[in-house]
Amino acid sequence: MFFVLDLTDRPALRVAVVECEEPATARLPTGSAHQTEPLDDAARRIARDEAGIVEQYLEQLYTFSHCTEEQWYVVVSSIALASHVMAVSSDHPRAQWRDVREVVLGNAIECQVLDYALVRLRAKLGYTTIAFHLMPESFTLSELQRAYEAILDQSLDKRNFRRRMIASGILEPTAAVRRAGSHRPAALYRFRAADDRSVYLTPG
Amino acid sequence: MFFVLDLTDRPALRVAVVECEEPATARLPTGSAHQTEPLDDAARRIARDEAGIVEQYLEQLYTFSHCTEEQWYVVVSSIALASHVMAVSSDHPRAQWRDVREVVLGNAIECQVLDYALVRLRAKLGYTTIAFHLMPESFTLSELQRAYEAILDQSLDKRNFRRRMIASGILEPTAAVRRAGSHRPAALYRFRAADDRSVYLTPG
DNA sequence: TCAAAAGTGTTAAAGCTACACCCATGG
DNA sequence: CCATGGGTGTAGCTTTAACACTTTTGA
Repeated sequence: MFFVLDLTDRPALRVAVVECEEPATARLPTGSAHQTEPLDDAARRIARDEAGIVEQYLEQLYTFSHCTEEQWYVVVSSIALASHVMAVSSDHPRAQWRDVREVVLGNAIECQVLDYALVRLRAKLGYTTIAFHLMPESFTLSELQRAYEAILDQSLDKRNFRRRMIASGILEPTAAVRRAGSHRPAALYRFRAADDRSVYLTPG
Repeated sequence: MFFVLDLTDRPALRVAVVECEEPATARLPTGSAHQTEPLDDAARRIARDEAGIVEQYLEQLYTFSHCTEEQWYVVVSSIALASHVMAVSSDHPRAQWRDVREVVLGNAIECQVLDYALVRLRAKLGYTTIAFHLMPESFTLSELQRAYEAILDQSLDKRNFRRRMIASGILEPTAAVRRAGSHRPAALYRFRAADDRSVYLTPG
């Protein structure tokens, strides 16, 4: 089991779901690992085939066991993160993007996975650089702030946010600016990938 | 896969290992889940049978996949925590307790599991109440501080430590004191279990 | 010239770190 | 009476939270 988060310009945290016909509920995209395939390769492959995202950030979430009449499964859940532009640039055969605040999942384990993923993602915003994996190559500080606000579902103080980001030293100023409407252009920044601290509290 | 941490009076963080005969290395206790058995039931059962600990704190750690010639495995690792007194009170048929700073594991994945478990346990000391699962029913503040110091492998300031613990509100004073030698008796505290925040960042 | 988003400092409160002495007891 | 571990307060520093106005641009 596995699912995906994404961030658009009118910012909302979106999750890739497969719509079910009858009850108006959704399921998370899933797939099976092949024999001999490492689990994270499987997760990457499923992310690509089900949701059309490539080169994304991937993090294992939790492992459940689950029993039906016929069989006993081990279900390994992961988070994948991608920026909007990367996700929509490729085909995504089955999955559709839904605002995470509106999606209704039909299955109890999947609800748990989604809730837990949000808890973890929100927590990691505070002490890692994980948010950058939701951003495009370059971005303005306002865009970054809107990303944080969409994930946390709360608004942040502009001055404090900018001060913290600059102070953290993970932003690299770009020469370029973005002109977007009849107002002052915004400075563009890049993520200093060498300083990535997303993987704190992950083995390897 | 699965392993155990424990805290003795001459405080050291100890881990249950199975000694190997020939190369002087150790392995973590392991076992297989039965078909239809939930994963955390399996972990609890293995903790009991291999290391002799019961009623312990259990937390899932990470899931690996692993390939031998014959077969492809999914390996789910967990942490179990127990206080010294609980662990030694029952029989522990196979496993032996080794200081975590001295143990040498023969297997690469197991080294990863141990390292990651330490990272996670140390991190969780800071923002959860997880340490209490390593303590006996009642304990003095000095004992609790020695537990923290053994886990973090660094010494802490006595006054600051006591202030933080008291301020956090998770300690309940006991009427009793502990007399232990020719010095002032120490106040005994109990863990206010209703305020347990160990499970932050765990689903369920 | 107006609307719209970018950008910029200060102050007060809380929390953290470092640090040294007196207290109660048993032998 | 002495050795041992238990118990206590403060001052400086850092971090965080709250708060409003000026700048630059395109239409």
